[in-house]
Amino acid sequence: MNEQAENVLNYQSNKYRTPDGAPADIVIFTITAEGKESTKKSLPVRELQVLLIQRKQWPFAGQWALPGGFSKETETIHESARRELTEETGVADVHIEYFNVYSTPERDPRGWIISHAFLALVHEKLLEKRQAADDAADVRLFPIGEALAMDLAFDHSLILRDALAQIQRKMLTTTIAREFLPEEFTISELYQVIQSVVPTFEERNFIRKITSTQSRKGIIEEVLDLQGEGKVSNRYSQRAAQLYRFTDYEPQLSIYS
Amino acid sequence: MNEQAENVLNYQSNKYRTPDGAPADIVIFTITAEGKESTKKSLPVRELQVLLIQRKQWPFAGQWALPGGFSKETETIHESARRELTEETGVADVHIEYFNVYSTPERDPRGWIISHAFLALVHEKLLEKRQAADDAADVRLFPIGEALAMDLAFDHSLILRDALAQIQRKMLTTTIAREFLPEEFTISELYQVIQSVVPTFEERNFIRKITSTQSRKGIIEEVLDLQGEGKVSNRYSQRAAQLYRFTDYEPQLSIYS
DNA sequence: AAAATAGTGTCTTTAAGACAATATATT
DNA sequence: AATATATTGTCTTAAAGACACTATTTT
Repeated sequence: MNEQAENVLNYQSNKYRTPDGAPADIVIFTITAEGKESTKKSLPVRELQVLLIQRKQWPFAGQWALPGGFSKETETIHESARRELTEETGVADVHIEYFNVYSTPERDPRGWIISHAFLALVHEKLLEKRQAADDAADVRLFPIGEALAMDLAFDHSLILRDALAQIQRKMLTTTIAREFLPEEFTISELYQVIQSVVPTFEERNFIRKITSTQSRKGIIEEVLDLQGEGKVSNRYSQRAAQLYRFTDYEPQLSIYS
Repeated sequence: MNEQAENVLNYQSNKYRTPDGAPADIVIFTITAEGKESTKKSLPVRELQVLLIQRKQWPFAGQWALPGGFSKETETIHESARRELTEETGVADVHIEYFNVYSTPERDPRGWIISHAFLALVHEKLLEKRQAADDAADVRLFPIGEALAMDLAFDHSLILRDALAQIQRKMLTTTIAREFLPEEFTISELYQVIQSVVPTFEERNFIRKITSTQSRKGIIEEVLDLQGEGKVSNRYSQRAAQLYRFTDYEPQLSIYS
């Protein structure tokens, strides 16, 4: 027996109780956009939605819950979360980030189970196929307000509240809005995305601020066409609007400067 | 046997491998202040320090590591972290926050061990007694630069780098500077604390900005004496400086407004 | 007086904030 | 022409940024 194996055995012989599992649970957000009427060109109604699944087994059979699953000893928790996300939605290469751990002793009747919560931002289009394919009624998007009012399995209502606070904070302090937008978008679209996540957000001179303030210049840039003229879109509007794209610049915020 | 016990047994019979432990590791930061010479009044040199312990046992015996320990099934990870902090430093009621999970399969030779990393901010004064009491050379404060250059046990060098990035971000976006300052402090002290955590921070008109800009007004306020006059201190300076204290106000940052 | 730290005056440029007005396309 | 969305003009006030200058106390 080599030294390490011996050490491990010595160590394990006087071991305490160990956890019964370390799952990753994922709050999958998307923003749906629906035109008011198909005949008129007008701004769509955007709404923040969250994906929930209906449990089939004990515990909490029949109740809605966040998607998730136990991590394996051969992967990191982060890899586990990505795997679950792909299994559940069929999408990969989307924004996913870890945000908190939940370990209250009585949170899971199956035992001592420490849950690691992630949030994922998925573009509506990527979920469309999936939604159509298995419309089995046990996986559904819920408007965030509705989901918050539901009695979810485990401590998932708490996790959902925390996830919403996190995405709201990040929506205002980082450029994650890009995850919900096409590559090229109008200022109105950006404004709507922000508002659908942070309903209290209001900025009268929004277009001014984001396009003509030196300190913010650089977050987004105008898209030009082949002639070097501003490229515009009239998908939602009568008067065509200038298209923008996000740059690589991430502003650094500070309360002291 | 009741229904739940039966369910748990059914569930456990076809269980996968479970983790061998879910410890909390704590990056304990403090800022030391030393006067240049004891004879002259002058601004002290402030330096960000981190507390490390020297391991006595396998694995990584003899190497320096972050303090920490396994969590129990009767407590949350957060409670476990607080318990460890008190055991290690003798202090309670300080700022401690969770910031990340570390779960790379080979990170711990003892098995499948998922570590939860916290960072704590402790005022120098609270650590003084402790440092004097057990100066056993197996618990020490290291300047952050020195600690970063060391080869720490496990993946603790990575955890330390992440903790530093987190505390630097928070130093500029929240009022955690208060954790390193006395209740009443001068503008210079605040400036020094910020600079000791974020060395690149520089703001020529710092006093102007923080005291006479409407949008930042409210973060700190002048301390008044019994006569309603500004209370001043000359502990570090020739000319006495106005004392300030933090208010309850936490500014909300946004890249869009 | 020299040194060391604290704080103010002043000026220029930029940004915030409010809202009226104009522009461009659709119905 | 009415409507709907996009964008600019204009004005006032606040803040940023630079840097020389003054103030207070110790040595």
